[in-house]
Amino acid sequence: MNGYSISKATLGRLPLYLQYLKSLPAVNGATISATAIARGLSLGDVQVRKDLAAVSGAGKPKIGYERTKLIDDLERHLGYERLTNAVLVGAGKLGRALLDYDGFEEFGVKIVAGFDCNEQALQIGKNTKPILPIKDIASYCAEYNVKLGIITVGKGSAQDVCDQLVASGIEAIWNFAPCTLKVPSSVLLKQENLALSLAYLNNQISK
Amino acid sequence: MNGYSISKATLGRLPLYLQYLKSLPAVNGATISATAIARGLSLGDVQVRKDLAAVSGAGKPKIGYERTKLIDDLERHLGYERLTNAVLVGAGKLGRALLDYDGFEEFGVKIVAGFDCNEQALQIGKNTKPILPIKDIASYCAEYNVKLGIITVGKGSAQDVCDQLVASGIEAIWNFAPCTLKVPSSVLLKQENLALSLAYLNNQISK
DNA sequence: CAGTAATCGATAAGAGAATACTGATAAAAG
DNA sequence: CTTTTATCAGTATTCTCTTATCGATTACTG
Repeated sequence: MNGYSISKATLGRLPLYLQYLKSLPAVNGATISATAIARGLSLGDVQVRKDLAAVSGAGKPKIGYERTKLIDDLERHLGYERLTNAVLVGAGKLGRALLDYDGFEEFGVKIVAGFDCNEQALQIGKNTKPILPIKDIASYCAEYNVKLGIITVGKGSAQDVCDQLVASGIEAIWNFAPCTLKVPSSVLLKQENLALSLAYLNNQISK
Repeated sequence: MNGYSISKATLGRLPLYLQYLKSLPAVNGATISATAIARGLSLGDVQVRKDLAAVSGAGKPKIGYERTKLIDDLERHLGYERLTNAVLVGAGKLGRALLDYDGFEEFGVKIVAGFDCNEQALQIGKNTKPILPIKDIASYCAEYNVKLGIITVGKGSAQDVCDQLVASGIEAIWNFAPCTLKVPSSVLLKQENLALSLAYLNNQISK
């Protein structure tokens, strides 16, 4: 229960606050209240206040929080100012879409290169990010200090790719392949299942 | 506490079980225990058992569950056998990647068409899914009984697109744009923020 | 300068989910 | 046929997250 422990649920909302604060026009003044944020994001005001207290803790009654300070605190706490290098394996359609998506950089993650075993995919994309042969991945990761690996290959080769990433010294893996991967406990794994989100929606509407 | 109420957390895991059961080779026999499933998915055995009890409830000691029956129960309960039609708005890189991804259909959702306002994008993709001008969306949704809309446009036009989808009679929206949308309470909204997942990972590894 | 309104922080209460525990059941082994 | 082992089901406990409540603080208003 030290100052570093932030609940997962709260952590998940922090980027939301950051995004919302950044999207506000400067016209709205230099300060903003938790109540206003809650209205903007359709959350409870108490929850917003609690979340913000975990990272910042300086709010004045009747005034609210200083916007620039709040943004700073959020960014610092999320570690967004250090850029983490990431690689992506699997230059299929989804893989290339993520490669070309610039939105990650504002969250502190930079995808520096893509890898693929298919020779046809080995080309320099128009967005300056190279797609390299998978065999070079270990040396590349070592050279560029890559901490994070993204897997967008089919489920057949996902575990194989995963093992290679782990061997390359990756610290965290973001897996889009619809399968469960085995990783050492020292490596952080986040499973992304897009179809699952859809399935949830589908189930809700057909009730 | 009737048969219809399943917790959101459980519901989110059901597709995992389904996927795992389907991926098992037939060699493993016709039955499987909750303990085995738990091992395969790195979950607690008790949790698996509890989840399965919510949809099936027939398990024998020492034996486990009958695999085919379990798959049937899962599929029926998730409503996967009815195919829901979906449209996607925003034929950018991510949009096209999702359009071309076939994996959704096994979860009961079929993306039947993409829409975009950009004339250059109006073409028939190689995967037989048409990309149409956005102005036709209302009539298209009515004709094909579309229940679900996917938004992959930039945040600038997301709300506008959302309103059009709602006006077209959509029941649920899956939004990839990094912004909060306003929808009537009758419409189900699921926000997908890919950058958020990355941010979470990044925060964890830099601790 | 006093009163009012808005907001904050903290503690407490509530709900929901994960986990642990206990007893029961069925197959397998001796 | 009895004992052992693996598994299931149900209850209870614990944990986490959310929501509610209360007093305190600060700006605004008359």
